[in-house]
Order: sequence, then C-alpha cells, then structure tokens
Amino acid sequence: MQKKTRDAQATKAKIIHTSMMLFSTNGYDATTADEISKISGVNKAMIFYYYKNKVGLYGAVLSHALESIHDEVLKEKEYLTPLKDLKRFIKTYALYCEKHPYLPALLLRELSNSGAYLPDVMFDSMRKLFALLSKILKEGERQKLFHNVEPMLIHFMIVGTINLFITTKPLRKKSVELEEELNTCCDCDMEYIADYIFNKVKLMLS
Amino acid sequence: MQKKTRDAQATKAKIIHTSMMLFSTNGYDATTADEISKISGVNKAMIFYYYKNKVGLYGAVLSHALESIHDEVLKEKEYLTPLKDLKRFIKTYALYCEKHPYLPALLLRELSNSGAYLPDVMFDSMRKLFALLSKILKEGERQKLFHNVEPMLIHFMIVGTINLFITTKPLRKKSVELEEELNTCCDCDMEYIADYIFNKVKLMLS
Amino acid sequence: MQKKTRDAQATKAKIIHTSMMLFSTNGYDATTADEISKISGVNKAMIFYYYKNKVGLYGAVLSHALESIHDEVLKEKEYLTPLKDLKRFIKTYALYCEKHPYLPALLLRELSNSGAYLPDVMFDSMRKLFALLSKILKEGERQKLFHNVEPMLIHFMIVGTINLFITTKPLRKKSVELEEELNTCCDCDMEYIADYIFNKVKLMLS
Amino acid sequence: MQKKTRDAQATKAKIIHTSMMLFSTNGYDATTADEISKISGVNKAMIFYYYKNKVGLYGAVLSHALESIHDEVLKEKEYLTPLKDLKRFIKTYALYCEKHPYLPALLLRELSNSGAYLPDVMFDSMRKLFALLSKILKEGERQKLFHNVEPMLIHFMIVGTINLFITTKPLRKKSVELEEELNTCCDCDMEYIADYIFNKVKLMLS
DNA sequence: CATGAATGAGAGTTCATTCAT
DNA sequence: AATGAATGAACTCTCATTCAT
Repeated sequence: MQKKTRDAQATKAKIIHTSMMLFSTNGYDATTADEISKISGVNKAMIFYYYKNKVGLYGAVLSHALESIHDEVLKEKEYLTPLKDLKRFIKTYALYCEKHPYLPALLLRELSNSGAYLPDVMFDSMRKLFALLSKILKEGERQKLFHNVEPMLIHFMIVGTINLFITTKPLRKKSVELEEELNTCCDCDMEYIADYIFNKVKLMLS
Repeated sequence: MQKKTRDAQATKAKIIHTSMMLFSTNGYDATTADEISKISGVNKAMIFYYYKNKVGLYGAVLSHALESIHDEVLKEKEYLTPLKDLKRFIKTYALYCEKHPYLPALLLRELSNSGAYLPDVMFDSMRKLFALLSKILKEGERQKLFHNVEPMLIHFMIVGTINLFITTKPLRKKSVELEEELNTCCDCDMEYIADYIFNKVKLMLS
Repeated sequence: MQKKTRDAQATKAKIIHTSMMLFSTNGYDATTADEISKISGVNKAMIFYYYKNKVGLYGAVLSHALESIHDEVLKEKEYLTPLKDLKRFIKTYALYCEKHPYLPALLLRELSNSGAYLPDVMFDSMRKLFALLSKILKEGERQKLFHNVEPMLIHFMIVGTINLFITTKPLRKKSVELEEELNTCCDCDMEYIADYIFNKVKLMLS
Repeated sequence: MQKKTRDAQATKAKIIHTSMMLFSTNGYDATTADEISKISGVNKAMIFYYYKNKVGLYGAVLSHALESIHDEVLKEKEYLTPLKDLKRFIKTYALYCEKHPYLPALLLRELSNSGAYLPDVMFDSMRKLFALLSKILKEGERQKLFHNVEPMLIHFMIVGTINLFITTKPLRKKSVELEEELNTCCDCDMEYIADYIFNKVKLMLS
C-alpha cells in the first residue's frame, strides 16, 4: 500500500520525464495533461500544482533537458588547440544528443515555428553553444589553421547533421526496407558519425 | 453579401495558400479551421467539403508545396559531370527553399515527430531527393573525384544547413541585436550560401 | 422531427431567457454553461458561439434586461408637474421591476460587489434613472413644492424600498410562517406599494 | 519557516477576518480557500480543520459579523419615547453599518439570491431587527404619534437607503467624475445621513 | 457550391476537500 | 496544531466535423 508517495521530488520527476517523452514525440499541442497524468500515474491536478500551466510545464521540461548541456558541452574552460577543441565540441554535442534524444526533436520543433515561442532558456543555450564554436573557429583562423570560415554555416553543418541524423532514425530504417540500394547510414554509431563530421569539417577548413 | 464566388478553383486555392501559411507558421495542431476560414474568407464548411478532414487538408498542402520540387530540383535528366551536378543540386535546392520558405518549416516539424505521421507524398519526395544526390556522389566516387563518401551524412550537411539557415532567420536577427560580436550570417544571401556550401563540400570530398 | 431549429433568433432567445433566470436566482458564478444548456435545450457550444464567453453572455443578459427600462421608465419626454412626474417615476419603476423581477436581483448582486465589475450598460442605466429623478426633484424645489431635498437619498429610499420589497418576497413569506404577528406586507400588491411610497415621499418633501 | 504558531485563537481570527473581507468584496463563489490561505498566511487545510467546509466558514463569518449587532443595535431594553427610539434605531444601525461595511454587502448579496441560501443566523438577525423597529412604530401608532404606518416598508426605506448608500460609495464617486452636475451625496457623512433619514421618516409618519 | 447553425468530444484549469506526516 | 501533497469532480472554452437550407 505504498501507493501514496507524498514525495514531491518523485512526483515532479515523474511528471517531467513523462512530459519530456510526450512533448518530444507528439509535440506540444498534441500532448495532453490527461495523457501525462495517465502515463506518469500522477494526478492531473498535480501538474498544475507544480507547474502552474502547460506552458510552465513545457518550460520546466526544456530547462531540465538543457540543464546538462552546460555541464557537458560548455564546461571545458581550458582551451587546447583549435583542432582538438573542434573535435571535442563535435563529439560532446553528438554524444549529448544521443544521450538526450528528446533535445534534437524539441529543438527542431521550435525552429519549425521560426522560434516564435522559443523559451528563453533554450534560446540562451543555443546561443552559448554557437558562441563556443565561434570562438574555437576564430582562434583557428587566427592561427592560420582554418581558412574561409563562416561560423554560422559551419555550426549549421555540424548540429544540422547531428540533429537530422537522430530525428530521422526511424525514417531511415523505413526507407531501407523499401529500397535496399540506398545507403542511409542506418547502422552507423554516434562515435563514427562524430569522427566523420570532424574529419570532413577539418578538410573543408584547411 | 454577394460573396458566393462559385468558383471551385479559386476557393480551393485560397484554402491551400492560407493553410500553408498557417501550418508552417503555427504548426498543424495550432492551426484551426476557423482561422483558415476567417483569413481566407472561405466558409469553414468548404474546407471539409473539399478536403474531407484536417489531415486531408494537410496532405493537400504538402502536395502543393512539394509539387514543384520535382519540376525544379529533380527534373534534370541529363547528367553532366559529378561536380557540376553537385553544384546544381545544392543551388537548386537552396533556391527552391528560398522560394518556398514554408517547406523547410514543414519538414522540420514532421521530423521533430520522427516522421511518425509524415505523409507519403513528403516521404517520397525526400527519398527521391536523397536518391538523386546519392547517385551523383556515387558517380563521383566511381570517377575517383570524391573520396570517403557517406551519402546520407553529406545529404544532411547540405539540406540541414539550408533548412536551419532559413528557419533560424528571425532568431539570428534577434541574436545579433543582443550581442553584436556574434556573426550570424544575417545578411548572407542564398546564392552566397549555396556557393559556400558547394565549395566546402567539394573540399571535404577531395 | 422539428427538433433541429436552425433558427438563430430562437436559439439566442432561449439562451438569454434561461441565463437571465439562472443568473438572477443563482448568481453569476453558480450559474454554469452546462446548466444553461440543459435547461434551455441548446447545445452548450452555442452559448460561446453566440456570446464568446461567460462574461459576454452576462453582458447580453443585462443589456436585454435593461433594454426596456429606457422605453418604459425614461421615455417620458414631456414633463408635467413635479408631483405628477414623481408619481409617474415611482409607479413606472415599481411596475417595471415587477414585470422584470430579475432586474432587482441582478442589481443588488452587482452592488454587493461595490459595482466593481458592473457592466457599463448597467451603470449607464442606473445613472440615467437617477438623473431623471434628480431633475424632477430639482424642478420641484425650484417651484417651492419640495423642500430640503437630497436627491441621492430620496432616490435610494425609492428604489431601495422597491428592490428590497421584490427580492425579499420569499423571505417575508417564510418569516410570516414562523411568527404571525409580524406584518411583512406579504400580500401587498405593487400598485399599493407604489402609491404608499409616493405619498410618503410627498409628505417628507413637503 | 518557523511559522508554526500553534495559537488556535490567532489562527481562527486570521481566517475569519481575511474571509470576511474576501467574501464581502468578491462574493461567496469567487472566494477560494487558496486565496484565504495565501492572504491570511494560514495553511489551507486549517480552514477545513476549524470550519469543516466552505459553508461552515461562511456561517462563521456571518456570525462574527452579526455578533455585535445584537449588542449594539438590539441591546436597548428600556424604551423611551417612540420618536427617540426611532432616532436611536436609525442612528445605531447606520453607525453599525459604517463600522462593519462588510455587512451591507453580504446582506445584499444574499438577497440577490432571494435569500435562498441565507444562513439562519442572518435570517434571525434580520427578523429581530425588523421586530424591534416594528415594535417602536406600533407603539408610536398607539400613541397617535405615527400615522398610516406600514412597518415593512418603513423598514425597507431605512435599511435600504443605508445599505445602498454604503455599497454604492465607489460608484457614486465614479459617477461624479463623469458628470459633475449630479449630486450623489459623495461627501455626506454617516451622522448626516442618519439625521436626514430620521427627519424624513418623522415627517412621513406625522 | 456555399453558408451559418449545430454538435460532441475533449482540453486546460480550478477548487473544495482529504490525507499523511 | 500545522503542513504540503494529493484527489476528483467540475467548469469554461475550443474545435473538428456535420447538417439543413
């Protein structure tokens, strides 16, 4: 009869995790409080008790999802060589996305709205991420290692590729089943992807 | 009061164009028949009269948006050199997206759902697009012009960059206002982008 | 099978009349759209279709209730003698309230809120009513017929008495049943009330 | 965090005073336990701990508000002359209402419901009040001091005027701002009102 | 073809009330 | 006595969809 948890932390965690899953798979609008409640096993009213309203919940979910990105991707305070920094950037972001597959989906969804309702926490994270890469690239340029750098586009190449790679996983599988000739990199693992991207970016900046 | 146009084609066109705008800016769920009706000036019931239901309307909108991609991007039947084909591919896709800015938004939205409800017409177009690039790249590999090609990833680099570039336009503007140091390629034009991408891809495949 | 009325006027009328009854007997908050729908036989959504939201409905109900007050009470354009005008004022207001017993209840309810949310239409009506009496009283004063006039208080005496008389009807009945000695004017009719008030006011202003 | 007062009387008092304020300004339905809790600083559950449910709380609030009316208005056991008694009645009631401005609001609100849910404690107080006036008037009639007395209506004139005067205070101010010509007795003080009413009632009963 | 009225199934949110500590 | 967590029943409002004209 340990059903009545009376444990605020546990309840909040259940709400957040269920919501993150539903928001990223079904989108904001198609995710209902009823569904979150049913799947998480938490009374519907608790969602509003803790997060005020649906928008508040969404913000909390994003905050939670982005929380670790600062620790994992942006933590590196000591800079090495631009090349090593670049490699680390790509690898960390790729692995981070693999570990939090909800993030790319949420990101693309927001962008599909032109970021009209993009919560601040997400906007900030995106900017910091870009600022970090930008700094690395500029330092490389200064050291004559990188040439003809357009940071924004390089950034899009890296994160665009990784995001698409993750969000299209089911589609690529489906595609392969239909026509085996197409090589959709279905079984590639993340390490490989990150290395491949790094090598290509290195080449294109040489 | 004499609004009774009685012109099926005109009515359908109004519905499709209004819907395309609303779907791509607000998303599927947040777009209501009432809104489409009010903005387009077409009676709400007509939407269902012509397109059966909301999903049907969405499919029609996508069909319409993708209609031209076949003519414009995939039409090229005669192949030149792989390099020229690659350049043409990138340029045509970029310009196509600029001409139909709704498309990238709709695409990202669908992908953010892992393409779970991706309409067939869209899935097919995406596959054909990839198949075309794939063919070009393989021919280049056969001719020893391109090396170490992973078509899927190259594809993602190209279309991911272009899609992000278009959908992030408002965000990049906003970002610049906040911090002028960051170069977000705010004033780059599409021709420049396409050329830049082509050159970088050429470099990375050499 | 004449059930589907498809008659906007009839539907609106059903909504308004049912709402007026419920608002005045149960108050704004305790009146639910479900109840209005069930009692009126009109689909719940139609309430919002026609009146946008609950506040809109309430406003419409008030407008409707007050509509006639201008015709009946305020219509008199030609002034006779102050005494005759005063008598007419009291009588018309009293009979109007008897004919629209919802009005006094709605009025008291709004006032119990200090008129914080008093809709404009109601505020205006109240002011016009007072302005009319004020004019009559001042003219009487000018003709030395009335003495020591404090228009606002005279106004309160008249409408306060009538309003209380109408809204306390059930209570007075109940009171009589408990203790027969108290004379609560239970069977007084409106004509008598109006005459009584007029005579007393005449006396007090002499 | 050391808010645990553990002082039942103080807690109850906080609840009652906050509730009285909220009930009279926002009405029964629009007053929520959450709001009472937040404003009073008392934990929400304590409201139900002490007063069982919302109706119980409301009853307690009314009891509290009416408690003093017996002491202040009804206490006079020794009767003087009818005229002096009448004057005292009006004055005491007027001053009492000024001291407890919540009461008139609560009263009007209940009456706007036709007293359907009027708590017994309030009903009794109202009856006792009327009984007192009734007795005074009858005695005056017996002594041939008052003529043509309809006690209920006289009662309504007195309390109706005072109640309206108090509850319409904000409205009268607002009205004056709009149209300065109307004299809404905005700055009249209670003593003046009570005297005016008494004089007018004396005149009308002569 | 076209229109406005009508419908029913939710969706988000609120709130009185209870429970466990 | 006091607290924060939990609950379930409403309630307002929305929206895809259908009907009658």
